[in-house]
Amino acid sequence: MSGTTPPKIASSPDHLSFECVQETCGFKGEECLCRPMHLHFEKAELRAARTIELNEGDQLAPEDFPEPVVFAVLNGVIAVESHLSDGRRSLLTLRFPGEYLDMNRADRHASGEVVALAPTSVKLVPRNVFEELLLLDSNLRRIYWRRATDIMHQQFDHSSDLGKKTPTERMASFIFELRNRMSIPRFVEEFTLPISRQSIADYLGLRAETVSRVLKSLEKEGAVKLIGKHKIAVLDFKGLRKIANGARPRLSNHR
Amino acid sequence: MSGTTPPKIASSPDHLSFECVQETCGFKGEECLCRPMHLHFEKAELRAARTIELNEGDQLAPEDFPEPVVFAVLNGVIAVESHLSDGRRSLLTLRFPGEYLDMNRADRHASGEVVALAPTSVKLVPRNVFEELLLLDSNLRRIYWRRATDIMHQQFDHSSDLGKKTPTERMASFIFELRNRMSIPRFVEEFTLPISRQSIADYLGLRAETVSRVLKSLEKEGAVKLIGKHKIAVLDFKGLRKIANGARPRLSNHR
DNA sequence: CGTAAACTTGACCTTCGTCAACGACAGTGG
DNA sequence: CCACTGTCGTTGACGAAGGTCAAGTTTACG
Repeated sequence: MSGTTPPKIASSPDHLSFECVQETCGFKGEECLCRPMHLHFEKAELRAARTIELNEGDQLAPEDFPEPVVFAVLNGVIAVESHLSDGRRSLLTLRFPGEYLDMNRADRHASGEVVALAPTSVKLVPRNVFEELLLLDSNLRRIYWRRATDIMHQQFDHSSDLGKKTPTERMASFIFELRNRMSIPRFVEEFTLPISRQSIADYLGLRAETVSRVLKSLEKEGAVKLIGKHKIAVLDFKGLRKIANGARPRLSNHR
Repeated sequence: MSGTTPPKIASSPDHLSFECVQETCGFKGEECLCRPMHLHFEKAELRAARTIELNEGDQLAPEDFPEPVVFAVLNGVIAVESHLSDGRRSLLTLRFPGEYLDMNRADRHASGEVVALAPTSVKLVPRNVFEELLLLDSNLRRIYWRRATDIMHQQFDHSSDLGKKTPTERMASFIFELRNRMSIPRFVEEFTLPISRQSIADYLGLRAETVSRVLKSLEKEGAVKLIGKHKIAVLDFKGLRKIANGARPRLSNHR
């Protein structure tokens, strides 16, 4: 691990706990990858899967692992982070509990490092085990394909956010993305913003100051309510959805 | 097809031509997906694969096909296009010859339509055939995995472009992306810009006017040379690479 | 309670989007 | 062959929006 504090191995090699942590990994019912994986626990290779605990800012560099691994997020948030040569930071993609991240590239030249944006536990599954399981279990495979295309479409949506949306629209989209991916039920208004303003900014292609201002402007027009610094409640779903879809209210409308 | 002109079916059902068109599909050697696919031509299902010809602007809507298909680009360019509610257009991802695009989502709610950005031929491979072949052939599978992660990393890079790069930097990145994906050899300076200024703009999150100005500014500082409207030559690779990686020259530096 | 880090607020200024006009070029029809 | 037309690309002038910088305020945590 090339992070500041080396993350500690939490579970021993033969301690298997790939099933959902705390009853849910973030997926609903049959969409959970953990359940079908669970059926394969007897496989010796899966015993190599380890859980590591990360603090905010800890990095996971692929080179740090003897064999290629797939990261499965149990709780917390990880991101792929990249820096331009003058230091500008971007968060290219996020992964929430129940999601996996495969950073292994043939040419070993990845487009960024993996970093924890909050206290996080990550399961490391050797990549060849992952692939083998996919070959053996058609149900697992079906679920995997679905997840993979979903992730791709998420990236598409994110590109749309970054390419053509105003800061306010990006924030509105992000709120829905968060709620979906953290499985917040529709009738629950209030939820936790799991990452810092700076991280939100780096993910949305904005500055932290702009995130601040945009949140305030959304609050002023009654779409959301900020509760402390890390909680937010959606008051007007329809309105916020309209904004997210491009109903063009720019920041200055509400300064 | 929901495009203006309905694309015409070019090859008859039992005419099989999934091998590389004109000796190469854009991949080099073993990276080509077509070669291993070729071994499976006897499979009855593959005979269902059809080639269609598209004009610039033609659309391919998933609903138009009786069964889910994967698009394989033989030549030309296709893109996933999305529109915000007020009409702003984005191109979320591009596919060049030799690349494939899988737009099939479980929930059938895709993030955009597929559209041709130039005269294009596309092979339609039924998705279940595609998956079956992957199960049968480990070599094909290896190559497919590699391509899939490459595409993902391409999306990451693109997010980095959109999120934190200046217009000049985006254009520089785009030039390298084009050259890589169209397999232009390093020593070849001149190549064709296969899509319109407007499409470049919509892909890079800019306006067509800005694309124009940026290209001119890159020409002024000697990084590239514009030859007619649809050709460009890279004169200073190192310099252009530096710009693409974030050496921050903004547009106004060279107005 | 005290300190550092995270977040907010305000004032300013650069950049690129906007709008409008113009130029280049291809296709069309007489 | 040329005038006509429409599309695409270029150029210029201008201003809104968000980045930038600096100073405050709040929060988290020991």
